[in-house]
Amino acid sequence: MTTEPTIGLSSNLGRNDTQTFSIGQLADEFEVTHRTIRFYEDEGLLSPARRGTTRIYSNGDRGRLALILRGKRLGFSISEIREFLDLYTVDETQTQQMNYFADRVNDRLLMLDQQMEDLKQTRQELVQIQDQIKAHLAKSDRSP
Amino acid sequence: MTTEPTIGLSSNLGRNDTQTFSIGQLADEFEVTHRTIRFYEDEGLLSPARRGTTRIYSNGDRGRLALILRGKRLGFSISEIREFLDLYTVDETQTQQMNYFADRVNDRLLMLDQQMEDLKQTRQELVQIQDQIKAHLAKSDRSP
DNA sequence: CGAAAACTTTACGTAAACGTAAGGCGCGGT
DNA sequence: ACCGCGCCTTACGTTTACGTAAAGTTTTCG
Repeated sequence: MTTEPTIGLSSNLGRNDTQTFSIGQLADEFEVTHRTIRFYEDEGLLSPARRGTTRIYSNGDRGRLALILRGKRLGFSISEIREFLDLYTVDETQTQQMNYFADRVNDRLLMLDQQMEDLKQTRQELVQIQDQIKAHLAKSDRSP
Repeated sequence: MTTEPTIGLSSNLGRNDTQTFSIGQLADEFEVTHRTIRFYEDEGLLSPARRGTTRIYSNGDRGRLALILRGKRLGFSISEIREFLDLYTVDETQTQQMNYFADRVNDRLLMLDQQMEDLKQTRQELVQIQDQIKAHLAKSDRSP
């Protein structure tokens, strides 16, 4: 049982689970449009099998799509996600590429920390504004 | 001395602090291009004074630019930022509209809190990914 | 069997946020 | 007088991530 070592979610990406899906099923499940899924294929993020011209998505394809969408939620661009998927897919012993991956994640974390800072400050300012409004309303309440 | 009542940050946004800036100075300070600053003006986010055709930015303008860029870092669109700036800018002489204003600020705060939550979760996921990468790298370090 | 549903390709459209010339003006220094 | 620098406007170009027809084929259901 050569359970290939993989990173995180990729563990169920290469496996064949006999289950297949249509584009519509995946679109429904993940709440995206057909167009979106085909777009990811155009971009080389997915390459489902075909029966005639119709796309047949394997369980692995479904997993890839899940990863793509998660990448999006995490704020990565399509081309970044493409590179990540390549890292997941291409043999994972390429330490050199792994470092690149780590760097991108790190970049993203720095950005998120910056965003957190900004949010805190903005929040504080808005609360102050709110207080001033309350004060103002209270004042003009007493003297109509 | 009719110090017009203003709200929150606008107190130092409308004030004249005698200090002025050229577009290049602001571009340098905030590390954006001239084009970017002019773009914000086209979008109605800034309206600096002019000497002839040359733009003269006041201290208030500088503050607005800072707010704009923070909004961007927070992932708001230009039009959202425009609304946001309006919140800072509006003068509070119409008590009637104040309630609406308060509601808007409140909306914004709720959104910010939601965004905070999302960021925290995203951050956590990324840190986990990072840990897995580190572990992976450490392992392949010991067995070259 | 025939209509509707689900799939396909091709391809132009769009919104956001600037980038990037191209061409011109005014000013301080040499 | 001339150079370069910083500023100006106008305006077309670019990228991202799809949206949106249009028009055809294939599958499925009553």
